[in-house]
Amino acid sequence: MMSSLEPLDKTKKIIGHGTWYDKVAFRIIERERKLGGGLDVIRVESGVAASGFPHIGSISEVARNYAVSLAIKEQGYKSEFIVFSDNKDGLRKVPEGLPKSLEKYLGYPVTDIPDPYNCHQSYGDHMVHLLLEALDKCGIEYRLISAVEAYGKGLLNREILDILKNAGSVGEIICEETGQKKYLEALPYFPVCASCGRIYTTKAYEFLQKENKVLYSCEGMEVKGKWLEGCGHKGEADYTKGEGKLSWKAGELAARWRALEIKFEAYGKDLTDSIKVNDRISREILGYEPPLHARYEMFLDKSGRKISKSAGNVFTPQVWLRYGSPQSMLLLTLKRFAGTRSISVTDVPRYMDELDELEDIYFGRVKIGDSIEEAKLKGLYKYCWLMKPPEKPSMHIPYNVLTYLAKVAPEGSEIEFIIKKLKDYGYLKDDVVTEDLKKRVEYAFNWVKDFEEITEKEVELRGEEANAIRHLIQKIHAIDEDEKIQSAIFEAARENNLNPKDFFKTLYNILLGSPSGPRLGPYIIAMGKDNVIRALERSLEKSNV
RNA sequence: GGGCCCGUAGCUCAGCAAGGAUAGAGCACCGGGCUUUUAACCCGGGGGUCGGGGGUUCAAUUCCCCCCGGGCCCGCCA
Repeated sequence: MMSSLEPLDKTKKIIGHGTWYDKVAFRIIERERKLGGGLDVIRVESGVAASGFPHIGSISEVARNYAVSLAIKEQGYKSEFIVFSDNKDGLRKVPEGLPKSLEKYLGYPVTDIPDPYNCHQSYGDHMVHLLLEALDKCGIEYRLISAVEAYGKGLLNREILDILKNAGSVGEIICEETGQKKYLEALPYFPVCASCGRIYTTKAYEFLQKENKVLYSCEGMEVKGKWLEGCGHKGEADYTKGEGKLSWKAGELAARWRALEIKFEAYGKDLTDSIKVNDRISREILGYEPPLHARYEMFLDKSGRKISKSAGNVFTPQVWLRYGSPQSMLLLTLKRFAGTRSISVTDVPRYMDELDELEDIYFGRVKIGDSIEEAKLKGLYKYCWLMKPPEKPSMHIPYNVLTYLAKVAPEGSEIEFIIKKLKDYGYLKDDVVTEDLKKRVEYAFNWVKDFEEITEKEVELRGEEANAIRHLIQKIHAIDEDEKIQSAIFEAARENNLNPKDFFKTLYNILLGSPSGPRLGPYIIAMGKDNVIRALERSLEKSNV
């Protein structure tokens, strides 16, 4: 899990709110105290990619780092949370779901590529804003720094200088840590080619310190197994003007850490090598003690079901927020830090319900025996609300109840039907529809629409069943009261020697495509008698009995 | 080649990071209740060598080591 952290003292004192985040914050503060570093503002950073669709793992990284920043504040220190957008990176692969025509932009900085959706300034902007939109919905507060801006304004100038001056040592560190020999000859800097505009096709070979310049030639590079041919241009890039960027692995992270005085950054295990290298560069080249880290495992896609019809949608925050609340998504990301978890959109209901359980614990409706455990769960709840928990508990309705109701709600009077049922079930006392309830119903409808829409099922009818249905149709024509229709179903069954239970099952299958459903009498009225009769007649025709 | 994660009820998992009492939940299953049967809800029930083996300890699902099984990440891409 976290190799860099030694066990804390063994006392049973609860730190902060008892969560993992509180403990990390505690360690950061202790560490800074020992290092004699400035404790006035403790900065936490998250880097976010701009070259593809942000997925659930992207927001997870940000949320976890942010939680640590919050935890620092909870312990009485100032903390600033920085989101660093890697929008000067080049495009290395056209993401699934985007037009192949984008291939002509491979190797270009993502901010120099037009937005395929035409709604943002660039491809990179589009991707970053998808993530920022999700962060905003969750209420995560951050200071955004874009790479393009940072390089343009010279924010990293001193660090770039130090790294280029010591390029040889940087190359050796990389070779020692990863076996990668590339930077033993190339400078750890990618100039943007002044001729073709690409960033990944250039090779920087000489540093002219006095002129702040890096000489390069656009000779091409292998990217994701494909050779990107360079344009052959030879030029010079002024690093103080943002005419290129540091190589990510070869010191850009370290440069950011020192320039921004970052004290903590959690990262996914795919970046293990890069962090190792950058830690050394930070310490050995830049003379800056690198931030404390925590490594987390990745989320895996179960991807059993179609998530969305719209192309290119992997499991994104937007998808989650269609079916679940921001807090439920934060619960997913904050609940556990370690351990690979395979998740899919089908987990949303579970997290929605779990959040309700946590809320019960937080408000003392449910008692937990162990005080440490209780503190931890209450703490987790607070972090899910980013330390701004509601004053009163919300209405708790199991997710599957709502999706069930949404599924069978008769067209045209959905809300009325759901409200009435919730009252019957005892969840609702009056007709007041709170904002929270409205959202929950909306999630449920989205869920049903995408995954469980009712489809009339073809049901193979036996002779008696067909007769019973014919009888029932006649009866329904003549009756308008729900309870009488309910009785009529029993009569129709018995008159044809059918077990009512089985007959109900058959009817549910015909009308809803599932073997069970709401009390039929009232439901038939709600659906509209004529609709039901037509559905029953269709089933007779298809069965040919 | 290097590193990491997981293995707990039929299924999906929680608990393990600061070791502590008969190891939990949901779903599924069985029985009962809600006097016309569904859904929902309530009550009760069965079900486990906590992957295996060793070690530390008064005490291990929890900590350490080894093994087996499943999976992931990295390998001159950032």
